Amino acid sequence: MPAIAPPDPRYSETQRRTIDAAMDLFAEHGVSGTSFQMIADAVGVTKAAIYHQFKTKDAIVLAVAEVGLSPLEDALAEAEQQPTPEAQRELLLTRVVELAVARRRWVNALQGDPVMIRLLGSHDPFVDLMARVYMVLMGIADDGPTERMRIAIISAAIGAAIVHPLVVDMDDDTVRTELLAVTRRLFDLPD
Amino acid sequence: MPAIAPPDPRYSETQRRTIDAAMDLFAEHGVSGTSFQMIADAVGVTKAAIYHQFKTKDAIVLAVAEVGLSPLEDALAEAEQQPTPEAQRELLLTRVVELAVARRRWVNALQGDPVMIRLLGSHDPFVDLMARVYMVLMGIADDGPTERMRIAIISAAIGAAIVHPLVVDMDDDTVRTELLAVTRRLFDLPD
DNA sequence: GTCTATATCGAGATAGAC
DNA sequence: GTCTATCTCGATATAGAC
Repeated sequence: MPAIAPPDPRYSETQRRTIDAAMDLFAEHGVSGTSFQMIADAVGVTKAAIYHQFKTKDAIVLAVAEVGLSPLEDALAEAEQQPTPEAQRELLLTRVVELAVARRRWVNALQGDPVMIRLLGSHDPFVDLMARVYMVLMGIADDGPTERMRIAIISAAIGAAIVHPLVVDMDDDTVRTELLAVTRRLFDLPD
Repeated sequence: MPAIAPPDPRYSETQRRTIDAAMDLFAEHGVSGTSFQMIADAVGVTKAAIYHQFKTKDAIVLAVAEVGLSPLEDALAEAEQQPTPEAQRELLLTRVVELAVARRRWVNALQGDPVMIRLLGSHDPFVDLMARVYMVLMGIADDGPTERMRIAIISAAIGAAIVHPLVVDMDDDTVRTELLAVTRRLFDLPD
């Protein structure tokens, strides 16, 4: 096992620089509010150089979504290997909270932006991924409105609370601890 | 007291048509993703006609925010008249949930869009309004991280959960009931 | 992989007639 | 209050040289 995580083989090093810059800009201005020029400026090259890496702006959005969601994929795979539904749910919840807090600024762009939502909703791999996430979070529970609302609130709360004005100036440790405590409580998990 | 709510005197009837159309479009495409032309088409007039009502696009965004937040202002004023902090909090929570669910599609645009967030954060009346809302929701509780996170989660959850994929096809009554139950529970209020 | 240069389109915005 | 016509700029995108 390598000491550091291997780079995502789906994209080259130069592409990753573009993706990282785009992620920052999407988080700050939204997808529609971010132009090719802004991305090129942030990377420090011209628009044409970016177009050499990605044929369209949609391709960049897709790449940002893929790279942004890949830690979630890993966490889900790890969780699904747990023996019981309870253990699966518990591990996934912990990982998701950790990931979300560590990458607060980006999570917002990924789950809140209308362009991103449309893309994620029309791209099967993303739909399947989220379906699996919700399945694990639901666990053995029934599929009634109460349980569905509970999952929705927990998912939404994690994504939206971490960028809330009341929370932006809190350090990651505190946010992670408090968020985990509240979500565990919503799941009726022991403290 | 009139049988129907009086129209907001801040804007004319034609302006209200524009604001309503813009609200729909902002909710669907985001502020940056909505052009003047799209608004004009939705209203059924030309761009120039819209420019006669609002000097800039920012003015429309501001108007949408003002009209969108005015029910919240009313609810807050009503809540602040309650005798005890507990009663204030309880009434505001109930009203906010009702409002949010009734206007689900728009709440998302108001609280999630980067342009809107920037506007709301730089416009004193909005900052003051939200400060008052948080003050009532905090109630007599301390200002520690646990309580701040709790308010952030509840606020975020209300805004984000109502548009969550798991919830979009649920009827308003169910969403309101379940959301109220969960948020009341987070506040340690009796069922 | 990056550049300059250019094409094309739609954006926000204004002028002036009706 | 709405229209047609127009301006200017920045957006996505492409061609072809280095």
